[in-house]
Amino acid sequence: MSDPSDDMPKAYEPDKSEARWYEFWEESGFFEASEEPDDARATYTLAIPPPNVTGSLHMGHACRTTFEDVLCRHKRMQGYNTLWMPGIDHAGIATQVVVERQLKREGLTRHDLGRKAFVERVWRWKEESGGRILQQLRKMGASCDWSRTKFTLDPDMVRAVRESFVRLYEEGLIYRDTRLVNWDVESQTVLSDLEVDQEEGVEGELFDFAYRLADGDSEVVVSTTRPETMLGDTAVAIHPDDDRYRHLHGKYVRHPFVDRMIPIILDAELVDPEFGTGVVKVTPAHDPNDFATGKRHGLEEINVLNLDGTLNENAGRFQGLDRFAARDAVKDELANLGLVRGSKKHIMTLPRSHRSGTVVEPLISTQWFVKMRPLAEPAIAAVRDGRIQILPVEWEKTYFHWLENIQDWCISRQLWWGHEIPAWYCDACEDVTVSREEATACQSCGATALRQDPDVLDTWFSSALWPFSTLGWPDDTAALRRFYPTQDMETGYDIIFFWVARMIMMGLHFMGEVPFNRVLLAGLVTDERGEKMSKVKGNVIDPLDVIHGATNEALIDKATKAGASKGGIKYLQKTYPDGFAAYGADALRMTLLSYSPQSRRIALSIKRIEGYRNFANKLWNASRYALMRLAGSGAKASQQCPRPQALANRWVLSRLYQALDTASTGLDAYRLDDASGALYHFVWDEFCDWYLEVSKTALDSGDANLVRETEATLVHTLETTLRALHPMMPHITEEIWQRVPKWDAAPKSIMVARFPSALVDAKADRDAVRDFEALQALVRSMRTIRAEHDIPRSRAIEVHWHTEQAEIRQVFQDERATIQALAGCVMHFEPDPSKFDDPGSHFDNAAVFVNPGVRGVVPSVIDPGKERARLERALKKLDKELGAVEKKLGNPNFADKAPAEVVEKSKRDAAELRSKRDQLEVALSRL
RNA sequence: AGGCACGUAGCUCAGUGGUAGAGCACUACCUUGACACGGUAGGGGUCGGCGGUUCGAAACCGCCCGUGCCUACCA
Repeated sequence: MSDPSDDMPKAYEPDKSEARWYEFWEESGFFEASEEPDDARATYTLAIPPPNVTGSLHMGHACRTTFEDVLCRHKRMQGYNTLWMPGIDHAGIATQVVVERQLKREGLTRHDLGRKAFVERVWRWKEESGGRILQQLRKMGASCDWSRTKFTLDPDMVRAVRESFVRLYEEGLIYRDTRLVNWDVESQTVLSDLEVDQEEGVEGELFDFAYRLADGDSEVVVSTTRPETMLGDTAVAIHPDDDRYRHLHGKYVRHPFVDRMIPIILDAELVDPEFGTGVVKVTPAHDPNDFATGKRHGLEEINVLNLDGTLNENAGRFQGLDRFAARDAVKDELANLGLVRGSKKHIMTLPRSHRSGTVVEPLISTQWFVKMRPLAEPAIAAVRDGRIQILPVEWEKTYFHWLENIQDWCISRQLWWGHEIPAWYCDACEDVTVSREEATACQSCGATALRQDPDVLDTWFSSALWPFSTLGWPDDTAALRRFYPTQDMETGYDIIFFWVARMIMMGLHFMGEVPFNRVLLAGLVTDERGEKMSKVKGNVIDPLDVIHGATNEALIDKATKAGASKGGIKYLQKTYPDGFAAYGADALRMTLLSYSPQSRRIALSIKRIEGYRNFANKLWNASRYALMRLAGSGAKASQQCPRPQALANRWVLSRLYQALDTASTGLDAYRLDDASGALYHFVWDEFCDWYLEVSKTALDSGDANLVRETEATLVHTLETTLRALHPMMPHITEEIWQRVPKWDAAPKSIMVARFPSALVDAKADRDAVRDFEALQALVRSMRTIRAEHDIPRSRAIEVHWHTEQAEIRQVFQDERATIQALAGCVMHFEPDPSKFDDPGSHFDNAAVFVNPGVRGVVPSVIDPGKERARLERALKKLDKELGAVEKKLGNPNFADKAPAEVVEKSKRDAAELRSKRDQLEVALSRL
């Protein structure tokens, strides 16, 4: 008998097999979707959330990749023409910042290079490192159709962006306007509202100062958190009904620093008379509410800020100061003039740039906007009427709330890296020409002296087109017809507005059809304490370290280079003193899958990864055993479910049925935790713990029929389980599956084999389950008695048992050899049940057990003290259960109102528990 | 300020009306011819609090306490 374990080491080594099989799949073309005209298979399409070109693999990517790969591999195995569309995002600001940082190290700025050279430099960097993230996704096992990989700045993507821009412009949905925008003084670009994070609970100062009236000595006191903005004040507002200030109506105050008379205006909308002094300084150019007030009253808008955050010529003597220095300077000057009227602590929220982190300044600027309302309405409808399903459904409310209150989207950015805006300005007539092609003449006056708009588009503008631009839009391509709409959109909930909602709007607008049918939103990966992973905290877990292993020294070294704090390093030392073993991609995948998709955070624990590494090893060794026993037997997997006679074989097929059924339901409903859990427990708790143990007795029985059907069941169950697990653990299942003896003309790879179905590949058998459970209960009882009485394994125990149930009696007699092997006992059927009523007289020092329908004793081995303790513990537990059931049955309304089957079951349970209890009490009293 | 979650074993989390679950950790025993990355048997929870609905609540409703997140505003 050849031994396949020769080439199967005792422990599974993921590092040795994962890369090999990945290459095999990729070279075999298994990832590629088909565009053959005569391929009539239904399609399944999922577009990847394109990672940033700057990115390197983090746990968020690992999580996305795992979930998406499971969905795609499952559908592919079910026979769908599956397209997992990959790509990379150019990531405007993020990328520009990275390259600028490189330049800084060389002592240069982008302005030293000039725009053309700078953009060329970014491209060069992209070519060098842009593929890295995709290589890393491969380490996770991602089955993307790499032949179609897109970059959001590819020429065809540029074309799609221009086409959509021009169309929206022509439809009046893109327009140019001058309004108050969010300005990032560090990146020196405008930001959309979504790119501004509100930092809550910041301790600031509410500063009071006085404006003197132009005529006379009296004053009004105003409050501000940004004193420097007073340089741009063009009004002071009071409430029209505020009697305290009635004498100020129509008056003016004099600005202390700049030569300006400032009107006192009446505004009921801006002013809350209860707040502060009831007088508000109005800075239309630097505050959203003041801007609106200014529009109502026709106030002058005086911008006091340069684009870099310093003060401009309108700031008078403060010109040139940085905004924060100017704040102090203004306060000092006001103090010198004796105008300070107080200051107090003030908790406020501070708007910060999502990217640069700097405090955002509102200022007036001319930008391009997308009119969102007309686009939002169809997007709301698509979710309301179920054309798009959002899971978990709680997110629908968030989605509706945002879309119903949506503001226009500022899409221009003052960056160099990104999609150019296809708009040209005429020097002669100042009109704008928007065009698909490079404009050569002004559309109004025909002049040829044109300047292209220097700005680029928000990176999310091209992302919004992703589901169809990647398939060839605006051309009517075969791919677009075949693969649009896509089916699932899987991503993190943090980009539901940035990306998901905008894709829905653009998909509906340009394709007339939803871009996908389901939105699957996953939680964010945190460390095991639930804290956000951050380089400073040192709690970033690199997926590649988990896959390939890393020593504690290596982890610390990496964290130090990434700028971890002392506390972060200490945390690393304490939490992972031994570093990580090479757990492998499959273990990491299985771990990520085991978290509920409902949860908002995935608190990743290395211990949990270790648990699934152990599971991989369990599967490996179970297979090693099975293959060893099958070698030379001639048995092979056949894709036909065997029809065995023996109890254990029927039982395992029935449990397989249950596991496959749960797995399929979970996969379809996007409960990947349920799906992976069902297979995990089937493999470990049932296949390994029971079936393999029983199979040893069967295969050694010498009974040719039993041996043959056990081999057939064993190989079938193993092979089917591998196929079911493949979407979740692709590498190890392939590694084992390749070794399993199989039917002729089996596929070259498990990844193109058929996904198993409960109905086809298994067989539910209630009788087998019932009978085997009785067997399990008996074996467990024997084991408990053994453990409680410290009976060594080497010593067989005698069991005297009785049952009134003919089937169980038959089972125990048929399975005598199995039970004796599993429990280490010798079985004796006791025909006279009355003997059990008086155990002491018939069986010396007997331990008693009572199972459903079965009772018995193990005599002559028992320490009465331990037996008493055991029985008392069992009784205590029983009493608790019985108490609950009796309380329920004792309720007079229960029988009337509860469903009959529930009442029946409770009665049966109570009877069973009572009888069990009685027998244990008798046993206890006889000790 | 509003909205949305969450609070279950030491830790991380499942569990949508019928006798409280998993992984890890813990205790005892076992190097048994697949596996010590293992096996067997155990211990551990008044399901945040208080009320309500119900024959029956961890689950449904209300209030409170605590924790996160989101949106808006903040002179």
